Amino acid sequence: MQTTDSILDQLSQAGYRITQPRRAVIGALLEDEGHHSPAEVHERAQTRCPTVGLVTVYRTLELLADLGLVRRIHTDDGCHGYANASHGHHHHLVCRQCGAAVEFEGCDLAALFEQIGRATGYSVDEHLLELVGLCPACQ
Amino acid sequence: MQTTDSILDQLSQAGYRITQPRRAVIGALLEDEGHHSPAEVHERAQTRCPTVGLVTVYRTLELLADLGLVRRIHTDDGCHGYANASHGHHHHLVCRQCGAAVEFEGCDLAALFEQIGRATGYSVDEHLLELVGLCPACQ
DNA sequence: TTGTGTGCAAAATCTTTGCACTTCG
DNA sequence: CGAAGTGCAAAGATTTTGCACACAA
Repeated sequence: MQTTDSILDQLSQAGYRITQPRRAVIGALLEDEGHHSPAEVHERAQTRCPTVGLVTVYRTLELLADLGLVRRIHTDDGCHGYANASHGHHHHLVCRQCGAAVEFEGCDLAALFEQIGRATGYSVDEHLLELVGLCPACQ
Repeated sequence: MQTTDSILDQLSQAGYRITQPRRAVIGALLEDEGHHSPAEVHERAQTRCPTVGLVTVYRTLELLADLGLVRRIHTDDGCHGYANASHGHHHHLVCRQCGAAVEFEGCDLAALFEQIGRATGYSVDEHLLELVGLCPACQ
């Protein structure tokens, strides 16, 4: 699990400045395990930094996602969502009903990918795995 | 591999009408294995039915996706894409460079999902797996 | 102090909706 | 013929860009 501070550290070490709006966006994302649209993140971030603009939320989310500090999530409805990303390589399991997202590792897919690479001639270097289901509360 | 006719059959059996615009959209999607934005599908469809509107492309793609006759694809850049869906359960392997997509089965993930379900308490009923890499031509 | 980062407003996209006309069945 | 489907235009929603000002470092 990442903390706001660890993310800020990494931001700083990558040469970016620590600002109030960035703190607010990161804080908003870490509030829960769910995934949220830029608009939702904006709304939450405003409780921490009332003057933050939606534009800055977009720019910050893009930056964080590019640095791998935050995860982009894709769902069939309303595409762009973001969620906090723990260390290492994880995948998301999203509740179809309430949107709660948890991460899991278990990713022993390397062997599968290698096999697929051989079969298709592609060199596989990224993957996106997302599970959808019902969380315990919604069942 | 699906054919235009088999998709039209299924559309018809689901109670929908077979129209020129729908033929055009389906034909455009089956042209190759790639995934395309609604705008691209529209452009291609126009070579088959010059009067087809973008709006109809949106409506048709949504319909086809809902019926499972076509597959929605999500990528980090430009989210909404569609590709033809073969029978059964497949996943996509997309070329980062040229966008060529191939499908693969190999999906022996059921066991993994079951294990994850037990671990998290979620009931997993859908999954999205997408690989990204370089196709042989782009390597 | 200096240049990165921000907010605002506006532009550019992308997607959906209302409505009269077409066309499949 | 009747209802589903279509195209157009317009509305909505979402995302990006330009630019002057603010504020970390």
